[in-house]
Amino acid sequence: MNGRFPIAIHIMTLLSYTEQKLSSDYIAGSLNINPALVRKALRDLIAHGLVVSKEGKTGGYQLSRSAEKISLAEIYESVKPVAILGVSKNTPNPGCPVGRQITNHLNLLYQGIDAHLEKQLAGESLKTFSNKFT
Amino acid sequence: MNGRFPIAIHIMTLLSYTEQKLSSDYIAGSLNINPALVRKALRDLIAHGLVVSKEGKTGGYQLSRSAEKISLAEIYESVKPVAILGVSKNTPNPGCPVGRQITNHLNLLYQGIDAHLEKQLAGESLKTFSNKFT
DNA sequence: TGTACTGTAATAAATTGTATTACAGTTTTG
DNA sequence: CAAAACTGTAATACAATTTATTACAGTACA
Repeated sequence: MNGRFPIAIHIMTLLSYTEQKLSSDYIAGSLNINPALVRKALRDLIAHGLVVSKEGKTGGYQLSRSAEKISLAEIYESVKPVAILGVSKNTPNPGCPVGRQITNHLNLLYQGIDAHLEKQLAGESLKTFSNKFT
Repeated sequence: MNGRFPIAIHIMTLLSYTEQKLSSDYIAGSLNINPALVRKALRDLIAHGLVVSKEGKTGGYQLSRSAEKISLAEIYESVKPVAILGVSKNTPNPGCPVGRQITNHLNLLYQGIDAHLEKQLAGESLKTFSNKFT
């Protein structure tokens, strides 16, 4: 799996500490990655309504609402992979009963896993998460 | 994420249908991948005690116990990734309070997610899963 | 001894993820 | 109005990972 979730939650944690706008440059400094990557990551969070941005001088990024009202489930939703436990890229043999149905049954299993996971993550707010930092 | 779990569960489903040994060649035919990859995938399942193999002519693979007694959690365990929701490969800025602690807090979060997931998967046996196939 | 397997490694090919650079567009400020 | 400091986005390059292929040694059976 890739680093989209870790990066998203890192960004959100940073934003949760201030009312002020943070620049992609500043955020990139904490993550230690390229600012362009930060802006790309922020696109997902903006698209899901968790972050708002402002262009121009004095521009930057900030939470769209208070950290108490943002759950980890929403952050997860913003970067959710297509298949929680992965996809194989082979196309199973349709002449085999298992091969023919496995994709469908896997998808159903994944839906169940995802539902559980989201319920769990919905129970923790960004505020609660960031409060763990000293 | 990669295709290890889908492949593992596909293999296990196939094995659950018969008491007989299946060859990597046969299994590869259902998955539509290379037999050597199947054998590699089987290594994980063997290492975790879910499958036994026999070498030589008349060799092959079969479940180590009945499908009722194998849970999806055990299959997941066999191919479990290091981090359920991914790792970012940057090393966050240790001079930043968030950067310094984020890895630790993420790991704790992941442990909680993993524990929930395993509990959920423990509730479904391979038998139950494969019974869904017609 | 030949046949049909597993076990494993080495290597290649393909795919994906990450990094970098560049620049157009936006807003503020002097 | 022009410079400054940003965002937004694309193009491209680089790195890492995943998947595929091939080969062959080892094992068991007939």
